[in-house]
Amino acid sequence: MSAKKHAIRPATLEAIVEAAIRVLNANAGATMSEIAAQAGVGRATLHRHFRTRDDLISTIGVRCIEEMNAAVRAETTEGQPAVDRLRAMFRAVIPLGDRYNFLGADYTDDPTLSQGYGTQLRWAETLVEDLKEQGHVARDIPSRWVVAQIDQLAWSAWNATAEGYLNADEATELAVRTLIDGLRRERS
Amino acid sequence: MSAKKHAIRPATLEAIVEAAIRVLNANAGATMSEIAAQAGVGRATLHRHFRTRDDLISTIGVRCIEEMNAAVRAETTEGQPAVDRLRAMFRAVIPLGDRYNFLGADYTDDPTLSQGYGTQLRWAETLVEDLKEQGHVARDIPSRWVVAQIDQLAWSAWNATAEGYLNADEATELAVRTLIDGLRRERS
DNA sequence: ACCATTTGAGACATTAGTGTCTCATTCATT
DNA sequence: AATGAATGAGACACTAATGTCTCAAATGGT
Repeated sequence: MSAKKHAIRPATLEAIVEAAIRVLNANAGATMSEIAAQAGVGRATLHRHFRTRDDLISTIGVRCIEEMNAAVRAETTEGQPAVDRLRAMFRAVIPLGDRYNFLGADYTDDPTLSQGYGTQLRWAETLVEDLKEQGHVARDIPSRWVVAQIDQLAWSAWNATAEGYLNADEATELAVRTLIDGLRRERS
Repeated sequence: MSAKKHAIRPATLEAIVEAAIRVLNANAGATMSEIAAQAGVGRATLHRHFRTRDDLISTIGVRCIEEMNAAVRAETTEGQPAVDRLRAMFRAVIPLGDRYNFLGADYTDDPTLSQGYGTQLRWAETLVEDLKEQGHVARDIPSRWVVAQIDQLAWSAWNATAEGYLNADEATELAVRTLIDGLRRERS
């Protein structure tokens, strides 16, 4: 939550948030001073608009989750075949990997944030249900397992592009392929 | 490295190390006081044998990695079919999940520790090579991708048992199955 | 039961980060 | 150009953790 008395200049807000995302992804324990420095902003200004460090972190956490949900929503449509939706989701999420990475570090306590997670989780669950429905995932596999694999594949795919040994399209395809068919079968 | 002048009682050392593993897995930023308290030991004793916090962390990191490599080595043999080796590896690693979890937090700077990682990585690489050789993994898939999937499946499998929706055997089988055949095919 | 040595408890200095405040400066709007 | 508000820089108090030290008490080996 931003503070009460002072307004904030859009440019300043933007600089702070983006710097925070960048810095915290590089180092989860980064200090307010580092963030301020990276944002090209006085440390006092940080505290003017974000009372505490947790305040700042929770704000950018919410922003990242919503950003991600929006990206997925933008690339998929409800009626779409499940596999296409899966593929579109990977494509949407991969380039965001280096932004929402820091969310791994247990900030699940924030209410708005866990709500964002909830949305994400429900989306994944109906996707898995549809994948089963349409014969792409066997019925005997626990849905939680499938959801976990999707999460990790998204991370793997981002990582592979970050390390440069796959491009975004290759990573997307390989993720889908790994989930559905496994790694044994040759691909035409 | 332990200190020079003072010897340490085996029981004390054991209590400290085990407590550190336990506490740091629950909270990566845990404090020396918390660790000492959990170990049932004075904080001064901690510093007597581990000069700094990093010292302690690196010590238990090395211990965990070696423990893990040992567990894998104990369960596998060189001539074994690759899939059996893969399965045995999962079985060996799953129960250790809650011990070496904290290693995710970048402590790769320690030399002994990154050596341990190296051993692990090379082991995985020859496993992947053999999997390809024996027709369980397609040749066109980058080995780094396969290694990444194995890592993440091990973590998933541990997590599934920790959350209680799979037992160790089920998790092992599902991990192997996911990697090789994917999730589409029904299992007899 | 003795004795050497480890340990526990606490005091202490030091460091690093957080959060608050003030005041001069800079910025945007008119 | 003038004015009101946001910003930057720095001082400040406060907290929490680290690492060192000392001494009395517990411990284990002989």
